[in-house]
Amino acid sequence: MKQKTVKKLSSSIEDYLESIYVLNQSSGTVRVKDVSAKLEVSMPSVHQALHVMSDAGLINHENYGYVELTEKGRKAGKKIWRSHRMLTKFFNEILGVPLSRAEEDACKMEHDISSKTLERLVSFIDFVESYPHKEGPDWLKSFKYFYKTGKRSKECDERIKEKLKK
Amino acid sequence: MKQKTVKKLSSSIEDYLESIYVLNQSSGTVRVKDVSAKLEVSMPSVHQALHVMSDAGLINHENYGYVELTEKGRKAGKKIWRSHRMLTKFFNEILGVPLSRAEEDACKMEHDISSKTLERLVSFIDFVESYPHKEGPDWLKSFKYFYKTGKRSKECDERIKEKLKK
DNA sequence: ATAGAATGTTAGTAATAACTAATAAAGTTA
DNA sequence: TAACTTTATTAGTTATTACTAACATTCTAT
Repeated sequence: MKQKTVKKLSSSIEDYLESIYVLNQSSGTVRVKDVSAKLEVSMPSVHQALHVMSDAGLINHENYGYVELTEKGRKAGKKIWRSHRMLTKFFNEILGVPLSRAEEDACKMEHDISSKTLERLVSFIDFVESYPHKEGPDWLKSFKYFYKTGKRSKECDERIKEKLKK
Repeated sequence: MKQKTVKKLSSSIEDYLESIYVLNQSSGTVRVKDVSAKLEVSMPSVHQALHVMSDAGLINHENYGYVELTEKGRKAGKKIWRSHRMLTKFFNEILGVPLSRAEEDACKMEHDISSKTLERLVSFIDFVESYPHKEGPDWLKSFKYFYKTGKRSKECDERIKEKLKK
């Protein structure tokens, strides 16, 4: 019975896979130096990782050729990339963290968030976005005020009072 | 000029430090086997890590004695523990992730979240908790409904309609 | 077509962080 | 206190993942 399908990928292998996936989406073909440049690691490091990924059935790669994702590799890469995007979105658009910082954090945390937690987060983002104004619901604005000042906004307090009346 | 103060700690060293901090808070004294049991690693692994932490000025440890945190170590441990608690709280109480899963995720992600992002998250949690009912604001209940059904609750839709009228 | 540049691979090294097996010290109890 | 148990340390191994230096291949432009 083949077990390799189940084996968990290391963070660094996930990083390589994600990069290959993203590069493949944007430019079609992927070469060692592209991955090297994207992840800011040496080409030998990429080469070594390609070997591991190849053994795991995530990519196909012949010496001096392009890096090609297998179906399995594409799915895995896509999943990691989704975690990355969703975490970034949450940090940036909801918490108000500057984009570059949001990306940095997401880039590390994407490897550790479980599927269940990610789906909850995605649902939360959907919930916020399902409001008709693109600025999001009132409470999100209230939160941003709260963050800046440490106090609840007047609107926020009014909503609380109304709630208490009922 | 001493640089060692600035040097970033690895995830595993952070884990050891956090465990020592927590064990110290709960039972006062900390021994190698306690850390070993808590992190489920061998005692030699703990021993090795203690050496690294000792060199970094985070703990004091003499052979066969207790592990003692330095002031620097205590501060660092406390900070990681705070990240852990806040992430757990967010996942569990706001997103509704079951506690054990929330803990697991937090335990890995705690090492990667930046201070800035953490402070935003803490502020967000404070914001939610600053509502007078401990179930949190209406929108949080709406979110939980949304998560279960994929639809906005009636209350939620009403709030949106009211907003649009204005 | 070939020289030189760009890209890729191989080989060997280093740091981190886990492990087991063997040994040593400390503690407990008959 | 001597035997035994528990706890701790040392030594040596392994896997991962990065690196540099040296070499090989492929591409490009004259």
